[in-house]
Amino acid sequence: MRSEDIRTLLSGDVPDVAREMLGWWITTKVSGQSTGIVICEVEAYGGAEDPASHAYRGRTTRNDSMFREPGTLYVYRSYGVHWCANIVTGRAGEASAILLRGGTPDVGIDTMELRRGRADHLADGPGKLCAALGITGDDDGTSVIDGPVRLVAGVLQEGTTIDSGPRIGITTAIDRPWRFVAREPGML
DNA sequence: CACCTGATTGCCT
DNA sequence: GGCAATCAGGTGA
Repeated sequence: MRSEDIRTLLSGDVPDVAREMLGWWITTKVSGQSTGIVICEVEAYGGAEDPASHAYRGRTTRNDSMFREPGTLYVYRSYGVHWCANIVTGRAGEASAILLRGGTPDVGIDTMELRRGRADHLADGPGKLCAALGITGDDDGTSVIDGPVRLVAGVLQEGTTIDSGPRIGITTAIDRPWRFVAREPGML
């Protein structure tokens, strides 16, 4: 898929884009090491109208990249320890974004095991996903179209279903089923 | 400027 | 399944 098509797709409504993004790849090239995962779990976050969004209370130094053009990477530190990565969607200034919560290790698995210090649970959580891919605050504000962290179009395996439900760790707006998980056939 | 809480993880029981 | 680690942003005085 061409970069322009990806930009166009990212400019849609957050929940729609989030659902569409399942099955796509996130690839990174950090310090010469190439790694990649297939996205299987995401969450959509709105801008000013979403109480659960970091952008709810306006633009700040921390969430600045959320307000930029779709395709911008928004990385923030969670619990003072972990990094979490989001991909900005919608229109510039709208500040809606998709949190990458989990993926299936695909490229450079040995590198990811090294970064994680273990061979299992490499990217089944937002913090783990960033650790495995080598994503840090340095990548905040870069473009997923042509930056060090890239979004590559893909398709879900035949027969894969998509579950949706309330977002994890969120106490407000739990009525929005904006968490999407891809369930491959055979999986529980 | 002090206090509180979290879009989490991993180790312990 | 429970809980500590750890710190920056947000909130309120």
